[in-house]
Amino acid sequence: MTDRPLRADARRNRERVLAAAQEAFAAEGLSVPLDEIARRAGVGAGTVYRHFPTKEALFEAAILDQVEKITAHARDLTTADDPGTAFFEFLEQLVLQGGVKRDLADALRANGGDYPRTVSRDLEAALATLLSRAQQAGAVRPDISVGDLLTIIKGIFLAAHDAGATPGLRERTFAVMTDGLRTSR
Amino acid sequence: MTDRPLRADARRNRERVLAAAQEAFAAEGLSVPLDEIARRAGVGAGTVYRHFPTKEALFEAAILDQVEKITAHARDLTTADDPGTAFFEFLEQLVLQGGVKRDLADALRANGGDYPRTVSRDLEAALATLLSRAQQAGAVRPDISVGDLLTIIKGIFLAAHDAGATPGLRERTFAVMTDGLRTSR
Amino acid sequence: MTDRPLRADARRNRERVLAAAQEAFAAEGLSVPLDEIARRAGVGAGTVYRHFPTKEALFEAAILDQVEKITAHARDLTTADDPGTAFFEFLEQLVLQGGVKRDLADALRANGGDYPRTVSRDLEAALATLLSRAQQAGAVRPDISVGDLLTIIKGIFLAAHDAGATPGLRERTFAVMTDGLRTSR
Amino acid sequence: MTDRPLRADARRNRERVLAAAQEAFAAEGLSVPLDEIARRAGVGAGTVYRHFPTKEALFEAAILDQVEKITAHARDLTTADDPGTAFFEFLEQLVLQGGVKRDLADALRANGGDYPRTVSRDLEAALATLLSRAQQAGAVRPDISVGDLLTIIKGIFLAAHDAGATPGLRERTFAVMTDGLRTSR
DNA sequence: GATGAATGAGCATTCATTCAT
DNA sequence: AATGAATGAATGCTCATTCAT
Repeated sequence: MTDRPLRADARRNRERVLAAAQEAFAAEGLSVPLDEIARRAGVGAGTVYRHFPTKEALFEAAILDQVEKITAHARDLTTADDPGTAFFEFLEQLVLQGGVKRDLADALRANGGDYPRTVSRDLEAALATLLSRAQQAGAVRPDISVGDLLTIIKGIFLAAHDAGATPGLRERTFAVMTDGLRTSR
Repeated sequence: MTDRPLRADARRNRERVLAAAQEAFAAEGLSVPLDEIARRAGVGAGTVYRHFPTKEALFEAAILDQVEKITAHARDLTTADDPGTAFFEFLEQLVLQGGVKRDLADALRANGGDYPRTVSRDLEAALATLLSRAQQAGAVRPDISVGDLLTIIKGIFLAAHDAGATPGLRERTFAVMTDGLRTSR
Repeated sequence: MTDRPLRADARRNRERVLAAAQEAFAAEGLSVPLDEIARRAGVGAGTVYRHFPTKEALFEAAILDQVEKITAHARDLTTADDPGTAFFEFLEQLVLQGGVKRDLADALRANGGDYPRTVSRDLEAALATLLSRAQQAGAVRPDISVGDLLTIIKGIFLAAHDAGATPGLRERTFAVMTDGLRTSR
Repeated sequence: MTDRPLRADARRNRERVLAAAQEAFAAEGLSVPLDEIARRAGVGAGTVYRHFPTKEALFEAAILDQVEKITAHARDLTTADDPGTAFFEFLEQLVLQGGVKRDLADALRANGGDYPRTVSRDLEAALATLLSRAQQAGAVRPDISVGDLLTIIKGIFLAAHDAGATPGLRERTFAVMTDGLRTSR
């Protein structure tokens, strides 16, 4: 009667693959060989492909969690009383949250042309709202687009990843960015 | 038997390789195949390896020139009358100069490994002077280190390259950065 | 515990697999992945293997039906009044019947290996009768054996499949074959 | 002064690869793994790719020799006095020449849609001339196109390959084909 | 010294077959 | 018995590096 007879195993494996992928992608970005991920997950390469049709798909799935949380947060702040505060709070959350996310950097690459544009659509939309409200409220310089903003964030991720564990670096980098984004007086 | 000026030949080859490498790396970053560089230089792959033990070594060498010029420029500005102006002028030169320098981005990377940390020593020193003078003059926020600054520049390069030919993006990004670097009023 | 008519279920499954295999093989030949057949049949790959030890075995089984029908037809015509007409009518039926039978082509292949030589024994026998009667009646050239004939039919199938949907091609090819088979005058 | 210093080696290898490819393709058609060819040639896979950019290219090259000879022969016969004899002589040469050519069969596949259409262009042209002259001379049935003819030849190759070494089979098959092609009286 | 040919490990992806549930 | 998940060997192709000439 229980209607998940052996799915349990598959789900376990799927999650192991996903976990391995998240870890690997977070640490090294898209360049991790898929076989490596399979090995870390303790499964054959074929198993990875059973769950994810493509390396790209695996990557998107590995990112999805993070992006969804971030997006949800952005949406919440969309209706905040103080658009300026909301905007900067969001950025702080995004940029300073977890560890160094090489994968997020790769995810945001999209613009250039090829990769996981899919994933970030909603996030981009929410961020656009956040940004324009903050601009209308006079809290953020008006000459900046969402694209610009994403590029800047991307840059911070990439650079911060490369810079490794330098203490306080992300915070200071973030401070420069936010100050640069405020309406110049 | 013939006693030709071999050294001259060798030097010429080295320079052709270097030039080809610079061009190729600037356009596409580290990912250019070495064979491609050899072909563009009109030499065999073996010749590249005679002069540079490794693709990495070639890359560092290809960057060196640029970095040296930039460094020289930084040193010149070190004694300028207006430290604030000098500082920002330098940044503008660095960030907005030629096309998208994918190689510089790649060059400023790599601390996880071991890469061009070597290369940029002198540049870093000159930039340190430029920065601290500008800070002492009250033109630049005091909570920023040279490392922070390099990270930020790196980020702009990487992100801008990925963003491709988006018009005005580098300029706006640059504006955010500079405004963020100024002493907050 | 439940004592369901398992055999019936199994038989149903076997037939669904077979039907799916026939359809798939007819359309694309041996190259269809077994998983695809399982999916079309609505069963798991394991089930396919329970009924057929090997992809090859499944293929032979999938062909068997058709071959048996063809064989039956051949046997019927064996006693026809006009052996010449019977022979050519049979060929027409065989070659021009349904769509392009990629599977029949693949079936008639494979002697290099070991394949359906098995399958076609009876067909070959019936066809032999048909042929020799037609030859004795003076309607078909006498220098041709059943093996030759099968090879020629095989060739038409293979070539026609590769040629795709070229209109009229099978008909013209067939015409050449039949004219070539008639007693030369 | 001799201006082929080490080309000798390369040429030798290229030829070994080509020879291995010809043998392998002739025996098994396009399906032979490229690595297998490399192994038979005693070289690494990379070496094969140095000489031929693609498996397809290697295949075309392996066929080229044969096709060129055949084409040359066809062209010669284009101006023969007796178009009918010329046509059938050509077919005989083509179909009965060497051993079983699985590769030629694959080469003629083109129609279906994807493969080495390139190679056979000239052959097709020459054959077209041969055919239409023979048709105008009343030696060959008028309802047949070059495409039909190529399909038929293709079929004979494929079928003959599958039929293996059956003695006289190709000859009899060929006889049926030629008789079927003659103007019916 | 230079050449460019050869190597071979590496990569993403597919698929027949096996096996735990 | 059935399921469908897992396996792992293949496959076409790329590229840093080595080496015979």
